Amino acid sequence: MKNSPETLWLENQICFPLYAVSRMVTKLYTPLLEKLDITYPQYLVLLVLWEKDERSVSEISELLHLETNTLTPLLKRMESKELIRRQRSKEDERRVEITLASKGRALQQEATCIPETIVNQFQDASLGLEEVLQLKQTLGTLMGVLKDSD
Amino acid sequence: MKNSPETLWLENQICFPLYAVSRMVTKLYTPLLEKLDITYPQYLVLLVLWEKDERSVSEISELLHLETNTLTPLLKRMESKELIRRQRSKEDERRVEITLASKGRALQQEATCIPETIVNQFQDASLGLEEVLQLKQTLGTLMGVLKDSD
DNA sequence: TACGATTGTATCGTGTACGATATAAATGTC
DNA sequence: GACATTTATATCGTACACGATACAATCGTA
Repeated sequence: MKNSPETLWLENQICFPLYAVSRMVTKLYTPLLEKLDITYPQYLVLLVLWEKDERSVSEISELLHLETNTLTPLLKRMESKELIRRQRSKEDERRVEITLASKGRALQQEATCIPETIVNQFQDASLGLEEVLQLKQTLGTLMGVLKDSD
Repeated sequence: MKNSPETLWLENQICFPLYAVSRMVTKLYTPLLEKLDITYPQYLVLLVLWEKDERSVSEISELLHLETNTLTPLLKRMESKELIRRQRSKEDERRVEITLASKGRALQQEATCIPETIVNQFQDASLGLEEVLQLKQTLGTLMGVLKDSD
């Protein structure tokens, strides 16, 4: 019963659908985000800034579970597109404070329809609201535990 | 009720946990796969080859939902590590057939413990077997529908 | 207050991902 | 049987993602 060959079949993997669906969902966002000229990770950065402006790099890193070596170039690209501003903190010269630039703030209005559009496409996937909530719940549990195993 | 500001809170996104957990799970595999000197996508390629040797690039592309422009360099890296062989098909010169090299075949033995190890870590996440199966089921449904929206 | 440890961000190297495009082989059609 | 179309893979450019490492600012402590 243990370590039968079937355990190595793609069909029987639990993590592969996670990996595949994640990329598929990012692709779902792409046409919507292209209109705003941003990528999905950039959209996530804007989300946390719309919720609360002025955040340090490490704060964004913690919220999105992205390393600072991923964020630094990403934020620089967003700065060059004038979506955000990056400035060293006066109190602590090590920190870089990220704030919304006018362009980044303006995008919030254009983005309000995005969550709705995505959820509708999930509904079209004949995925009930209960199932979506169950999925979110399970992923939340996983996220809570896995983030400690770093 | 519609388009309230809360719909744009990170907390209320369904796709973000999908994105974050996917990356976290890949990190779970990393220490296990490092012993075999392979990455997670390379592991997936080996999975489908262990199941059935000799597959074309487009066949692997279809199974893993990865574009050929992603696979080509990935497969070349695997070839240079002598895990697989790449050879033009005699019948159809357009196709490139991928077969396991001895090194790649040998890794199967060392990989048998991986699925078990990962599932155990899910159990430690106080995630019941039912919940895992439910998760797999939901992701499977999503995968089936989203793959058509390309 | 000197100075080693810690913290916050950045740099570097490697490996995915993917859209757009290129190219060669195979196929269909007249 | 030439020739437009399709098919299978590859190339190019851009953007993540992350381990390892660097570096400057701050903190802790003797």
